[in-house]
Order: sequence, then structure tokens, then C-alpha cells
Amino acid sequence: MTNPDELLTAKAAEAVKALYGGGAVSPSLQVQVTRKEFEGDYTLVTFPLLKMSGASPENTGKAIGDWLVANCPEISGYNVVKGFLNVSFSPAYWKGVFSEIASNPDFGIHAPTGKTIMVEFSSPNTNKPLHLGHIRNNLLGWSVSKLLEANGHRVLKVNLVNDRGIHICKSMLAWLKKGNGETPESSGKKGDHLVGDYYVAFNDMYKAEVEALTAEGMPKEEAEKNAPSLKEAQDMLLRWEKGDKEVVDLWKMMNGWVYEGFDKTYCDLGISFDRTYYESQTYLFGKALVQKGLDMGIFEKEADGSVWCDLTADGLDRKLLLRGDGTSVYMTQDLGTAEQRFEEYNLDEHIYVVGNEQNYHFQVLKLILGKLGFSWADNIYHLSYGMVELPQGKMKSREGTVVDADDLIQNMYETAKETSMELGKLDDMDGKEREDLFRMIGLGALKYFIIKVDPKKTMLFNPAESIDFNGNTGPFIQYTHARIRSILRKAAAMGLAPGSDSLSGEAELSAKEIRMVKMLNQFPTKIAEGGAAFSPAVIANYAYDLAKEFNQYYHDTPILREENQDVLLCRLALVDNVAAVLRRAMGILGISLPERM
RNA sequence: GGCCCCAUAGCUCAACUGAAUAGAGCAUUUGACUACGGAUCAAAAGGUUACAGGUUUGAAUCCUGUUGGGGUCACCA
Repeated sequence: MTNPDELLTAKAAEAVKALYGGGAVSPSLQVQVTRKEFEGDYTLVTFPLLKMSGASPENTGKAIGDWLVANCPEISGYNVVKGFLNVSFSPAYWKGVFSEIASNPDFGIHAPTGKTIMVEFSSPNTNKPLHLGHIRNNLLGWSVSKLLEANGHRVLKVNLVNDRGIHICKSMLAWLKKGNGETPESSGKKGDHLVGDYYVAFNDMYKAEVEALTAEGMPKEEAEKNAPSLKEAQDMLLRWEKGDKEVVDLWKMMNGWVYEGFDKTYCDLGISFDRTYYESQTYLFGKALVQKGLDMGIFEKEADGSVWCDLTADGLDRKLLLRGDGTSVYMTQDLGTAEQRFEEYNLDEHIYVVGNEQNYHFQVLKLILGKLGFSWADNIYHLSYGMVELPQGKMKSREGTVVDADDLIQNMYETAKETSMELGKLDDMDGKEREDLFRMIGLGALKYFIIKVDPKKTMLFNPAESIDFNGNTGPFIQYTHARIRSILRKAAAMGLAPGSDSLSGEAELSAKEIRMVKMLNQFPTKIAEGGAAFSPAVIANYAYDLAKEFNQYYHDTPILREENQDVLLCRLALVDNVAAVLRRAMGILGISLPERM
């Protein structure tokens, strides 16, 4: 069955042609969902048609409305308000739409496109634990991947771990000096936190040294360059690059601790990757491309041996691609990895989930890849998300205002537990089951809180106010689902279950039920919309609207106490499908819905 | 300073490609369990969409300027 909006667009085009003639059928037929406060299902905006009709908006609307009712059996009526033609479809038509939704177990999921898309996200440094910013990145990367899968694409989720560099050496050095052999086992600390503590310890040490040097009369800038611990860290990096066994062993051991910690956090968040890349293995990529660019004449070499790409003609700056000593920089490496990935996986698209502070970097990356002649340069997309800010502004590790990921997850669990225990609905549930439920609700609240915001926008998190469990929240949707499941359990106990014959009766859908069918019917469109914009927020807001619609319906429509068997079965089928769509929508966001809570 | 992004109710967020009276939630005030689950529902109040112009039948949305905020401009990643 054709979608109502498509049907109306097609029929309206016919109407315009029949009424106003000519081959000049206006391409600007605007069909939209009728606003709540007006009667009707879909609305045709008549303003763009006035020149053609030569009549007032009211008369144009009337003429088209009359034609539609006369020539289209699915359309049962219309009204015109100002220039808006509000069209109603018949209840029988909507029942047909619903029956199609109900018979499709994968309703909303799009057919395979054959496209392969790589999504890179998370990409942590191995010198400190994950924080709230990483949580937004991880949740976005994960849900965008799921959303693209729902759009029929094959998705590869990858992580690029920044496991080398001076910052890693800093924690290693501090551990050597002050660690006394401390390990996660000996201290009981989670590995990533342990290593993070030594990174902080390094900075304290370094700051003290700089202060001591400036006290002796050395200018601050010079002191910052000459502090002995920094020198030692730099020396350690050189030894690492030479493969010095002692340094490499230490590096492996400490990174191992960090990975164990990260794995725990990823597991808590319900996140995994198809492949993990390590910069220690990819940081030399891209050097061949530098030579290629030089040969093509798009890069230039300075007297000191450094290589640059001049982008001033494109309104940007000159960009360094190779240092004077022949070592590569971040950009070089990204150019190389992109080429390597497109070749190895024959990618159609590559999405980088990276904060908007790197907009410039990705602009340059894309531009240079284009200049190097790669046709796929246009198929890389920087999913640039906004920072998570605190009431006092940006999170700053130096000022201790970073919201730790593990703490936050634990916190959400505690709050979920408290709330649930207060309500006391779970007294007959066993311990393990309860723990899982608290985790599900806490995570649901956290994930929804983050994902419902448009990725591009800066968002605010206030640690002083705990994340809500009422209103437009994850638990609201989880609760709605639990409620529906409760009804269905009771129905099953009465020997009633929605099935393929639930809609075969005479029952006609009420206005409220049509509204819900209409909303259900939008699900595939929402998935397409969210996918096109790489915005899981579209799905989150849709799920909320649907849940809210159900709760209103639920409040004043008896289901189990309905005496007419046909109507009862029809209602059961309807709420069953609402639950199924909620599950599918929230599944895309990585949020599970409970049977009860 | 150059370039980029942002500004919507007290607060957190919506508003498809320009469309009807700019919508939700939280907080505030009020009402609803002898009811299929009150983590719910119903209602009140809350707005010159930062400001000033412009384009359009129609602007939160597009254009110009102003103000305020953020980002970025490393031989860091």
C-alpha cells in the first residue's frame, strides 16, 4: 500500500492537472502531516498553486478537495483553513495501513542497499580514563551505526586508539619514578584510572619543576621547555621509537592495564567494535602519499626538508605534512589510514565521529584527499558533534571538573536502584534480575539524555542535578513499554493474544487509534530522515512522541475490559505493535526496554 | 586579528526542504487511583525566537549588519 503522503501528493498532482490543465504540473506540491489542532490527516499547502489556479487559497483548496473526494476512494473528506487543505483518509484505509504494519516483523527497517559504510568513533588516548565527552562520542557512534544498518547499509564500526606519543610516556615516567611497582591488582584500581593518576602525577611533578626553575630566574617559557621530567619523557619517546625493549615492555604493560579498564567501560555502555586500530601500528601511514603529492606538484618541500600543502587558494592555511626530520604528523597519518581503509574494505562511505573542535582538520583532510585525486574524497563525512559543557563551561582536567564515565554510569545505576526500591514494585523479583533491571534503567536514562540532543549542538550537563527519570526521558519510554507488556501478559492469561487474525473482525479504528497508526506509519520515514542527517536524536524524539501518544490513549481507552471481542483484539494488536516499534527504535539507540519495572 | 559554529519559555531541549496560534519536559500552581501499572494522565501559567534591517503571499528557519558566547588558526593528537 502506498504511504498516505505519497498517495496524496500523487492524487493532488492529478487533481491539479485535471483542474488547471497544462503539462505544467507544479513540482512544488507541499504535503505535510496535519497539525494536531486541525481536523484531517495530511495537509496540502495551496499557496504555491495560486498563480496556476488564479483563484483564492480557499477556492483553490475547495476545488482540489472536491476533486480528491470524488476521484480517490481512500480520501473520505476535507476542510480548508486559510490556504491549507486538510485531507482525511477513511478509517478503512487506515486499518489497511495498520494491517500491513502488523504483518511486517521488520517494519521500519529498510531493504539492503549494498553499501558499506565505516564508522570510526571513540578513539581514546591511553593515558587517562574516559569521561563524559567520550560517552557522547561512544553513544553517538554506536547509535549512528545502528541507524545506518536500519537504513539497509552494511556498517563497520572501528576504533582508533591513540596508544603512542609523548602523553603516554608521561604517565609511564611518573609510574617509574613514583609507582613503587603499583599495579591494578595490588592497588585494586581500575587500570585506566591507575594510569590516569600517574598522568596527573606527572603534571604535578612537571609544574613543580617549572616553578623551581622560574624561581631561579629562568623565563617561564624556557623553564617549560627545560623541565627535567619533560626532557626525560621526550627521551623515552625516542627510545620507544627505536624499539628499546625496556621502554616497550613498560608501554605494553601499562597500555594493557588501560585496555582492561576501557573494555569494562565499553562493556558497561554496551558498545563494541568490529575492528580496533592502534596508532602505534598506523602512525607511519601516509608517507607514500606525501611523495605522491610532491610528484603531482600539489605539495612543496622546504629547504629544511619539511613538506607542506598550500591551501591558501582555498581560503585555508598552509598545512604541514612532514616534519623537517622526516617524521609524520597527525594529518599525514589520517590521509594514509583513509586510503588504506577505502582500499581494504572497498568502502562507499567513511564517517568520522569526532568533536567539532576538529572541524578544520577534517576540512583539510577532505580537501587534500581530493587534490591527491581520490574520487572517494567526497564520501568521507565528519560527524562533528558539540561539546558537553558543565554549568561553569568546558570540562577541564587541570581544574578537576571532568565528569568521569565510570562514576557517572555507577551513579545512574544507584539512582535507578533508589527510585525502583522506593516504588517497591519489584518485591517478588530475584536479586540478579533486579540488578540487571537497575542497570538497564540507569543506562537508559543516561543514554537517552545524551542521544535526544541534536549531535551538532553543544549540550549542557549539570552534575548537581541528577538526570531525570520523569517526563521526556529514557525511563518514561521504558515504563511505557513495561506497561504495554503487562497488558499483553494479562491478555495472554485470559487466552487472548494478538495474532495474524486480530484485524479480521469488523472493528473500526477510532480517531485516537488512527492517530497512533499514523505515528507508527512514520517510523520508516523517521529512520530514513535520521539516517540522512546522521542524527539518532530524530529516532529518540520519535520514540518519545509515540510513547506519549500511547499513554494518552491508554488513559481513556479500556483495552482488557472492552466487551466487543473484535475491538479488543484490534486494540491488543495495536498496543503490541506500539511496543514492538518502541523496542526497535530504542534498540537503534542502544537502549533496552524491560518487561516490567 | 582571519576563518568556522552557535543564540528559541526561569532551566534542559523540539520545530521536516520557509507555512497555520513556535512545541515538549523539568521547575511552579491545580486536579485525577474501589481503574488494564501514578516512573502516568489532565489543566493553568510561562515567548517581541539576542538586536536592527532586508527578501517572500508567508521567516526561528534565507541575506546583510550589530551584540554576546564557543571553537580553530602547532614541526600536539
